Amino acid sequence: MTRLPGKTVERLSEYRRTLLECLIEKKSFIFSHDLAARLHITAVQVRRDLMLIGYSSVLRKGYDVRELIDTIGKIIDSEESMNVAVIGIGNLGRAVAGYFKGKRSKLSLVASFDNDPQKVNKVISGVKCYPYSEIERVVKELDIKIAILTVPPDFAREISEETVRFGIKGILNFTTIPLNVPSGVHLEEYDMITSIEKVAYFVKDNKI
Amino acid sequence: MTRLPGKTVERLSEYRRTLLECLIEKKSFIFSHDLAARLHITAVQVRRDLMLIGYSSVLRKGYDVRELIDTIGKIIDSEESMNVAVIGIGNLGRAVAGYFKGKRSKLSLVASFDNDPQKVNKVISGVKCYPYSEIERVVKELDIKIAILTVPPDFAREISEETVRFGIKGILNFTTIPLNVPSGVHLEEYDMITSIEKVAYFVKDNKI
DNA sequence: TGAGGGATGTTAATAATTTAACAATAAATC
DNA sequence: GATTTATTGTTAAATTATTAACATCCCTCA
Repeated sequence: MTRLPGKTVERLSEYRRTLLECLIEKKSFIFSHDLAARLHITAVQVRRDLMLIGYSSVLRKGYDVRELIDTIGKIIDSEESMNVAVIGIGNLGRAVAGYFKGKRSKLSLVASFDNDPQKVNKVISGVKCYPYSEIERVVKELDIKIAILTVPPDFAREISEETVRFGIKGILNFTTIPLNVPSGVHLEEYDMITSIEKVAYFVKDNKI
Repeated sequence: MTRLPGKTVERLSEYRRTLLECLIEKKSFIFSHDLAARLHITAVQVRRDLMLIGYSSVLRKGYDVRELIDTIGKIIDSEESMNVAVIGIGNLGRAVAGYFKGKRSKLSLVASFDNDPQKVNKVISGVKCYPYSEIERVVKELDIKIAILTVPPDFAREISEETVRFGIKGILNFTTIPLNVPSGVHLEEYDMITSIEKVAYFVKDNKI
């Protein structure tokens, strides 16, 4: 499978979650326009994305929900479970950790890190919290591949460099500090403040 | 000023924050390539964005940091302060609220909402928490224009419709439920799970 | 059995975004 | 003072992403 556009990967993730809801509704087949409507995108978009992953519908019945879930899984999931750590277990860190709780998927949250003595060596949001000094040992021993960075801005750069040195292959950076990582490591950044200011821009003077 | 591309607006927000750091460093002028490097983008990108907002450098000295901060402010900020509410004051809501604390900007967090009796009518992360039943009154009385949605998924649709009915003009949706809003209301959505799964996709088989 | 319809897969067109190219400018250097 | 150098603003090109167009399929119903 050739490398998919990032935007398509994002939508595949959303398709899968929508399809899982369909399963709950006992819906076995779904048309492109129905799936599209649930996500507020166009049916063409859906069909084009599914074309890219080579999935075909059952004619006149739409897409087989269960089969499509599996197909998307084969594309975006790793074979084996991939281990994730949340670094910085403040409000945002706990929120992120919460998303993993009770979900069984190919992504397992296996550790968190923080230096707050109130948190260290306790189980928080379902996962043990280690001090930053143990990042090297824990990342290596637990074979952690992805780090979600929710630390205060001042630590962001240092911690990201460390984790990369210890074998992390993907970082999701929620701090306001832009990071850079060596090639071979995937970096995804999200900045809430930017999003908020963007909304404000479009609201002001009703630029819509 | 004609409507700017969304991506440019996002970067303007980032430029401004980077420039504020420059001020702290007592840096009065900055070259496009320096600003670009700090954000890990290209100098052309910076120059093009600034062209769009019609800001010119002082020749051979680069951009006047303070002046550019003001210029960006004039573009992306509203004249008067704009009021914001966080709806759902769980971990994520508190994290978002935290970003506003102590910052003086044209965006003011003036209320939060939640139904948890432990939270209602208390001040949390610097802002009073009201029960959902008071959304109408509070949104109108405090003239709240932007809602940041951090409620559990089941409430998302209902609450978003309410807030719009009561006068909200912009929504930043952090729930996993895709919303739709009438035209005239700006919607910005961010889905953490999608980001995490995207990182995992690019990490697996090292698709980088 | 064949015409009509509804949905798909795919190619082509359009739109949005980023990157490149380069002339213009003035400070620095000789 | 001429020449080199560094940086900008802007137009043009390339890339990426979305939307439209349409032939195709086969089910339905006459």
